[in-house]
Amino acid sequence: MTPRKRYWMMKSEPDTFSIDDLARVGREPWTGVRNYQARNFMRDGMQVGDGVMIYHSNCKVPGIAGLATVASHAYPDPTQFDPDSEYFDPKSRRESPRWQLVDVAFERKLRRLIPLQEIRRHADALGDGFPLTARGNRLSVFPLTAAQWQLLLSLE
DNA sequence: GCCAACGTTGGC
DNA sequence: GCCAACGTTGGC
Repeated sequence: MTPRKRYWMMKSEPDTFSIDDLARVGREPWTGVRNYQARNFMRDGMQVGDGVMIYHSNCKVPGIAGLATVASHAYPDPTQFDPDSEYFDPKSRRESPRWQLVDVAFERKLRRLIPLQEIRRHADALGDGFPLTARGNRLSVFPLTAAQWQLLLSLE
């Protein structure tokens, strides 16, 4: 039995990798996640075909920029072993890799970016502790309920 | 560029 | 296992 489709938010700094970059390459290994909670979501929660919203962070107008799908199961992030990579992790061992990633496939850009400022207006409906509207918003990969997904998409 | 909030590290 | 110090994230 195929598991029911799940929904996720994945952040990226557009200066590093934007929705336009994803559109250009079509599919991308989501390298560089170095947070255990975010890793666990990718490793333990994601299934091929799940829906993903791509959020642009740390930029002029932060917000949701596009849609993607999970395109692989989790596997070790190769950049953790690459001394030339900014994501190199000297403490990770090849026998027991510390960091995992999934491939993400481009679906579409939103017709317009949905600014965080606008998302905040729906903080109540999105629920207490929704990572984008909670204080100290740092988590870069997190699940969305179907209701949250639909609400956010309805803002497009 | 500032700085609050957070996760991680490491000494004890 | 505590917790202070530190580095990073990310909105503004």
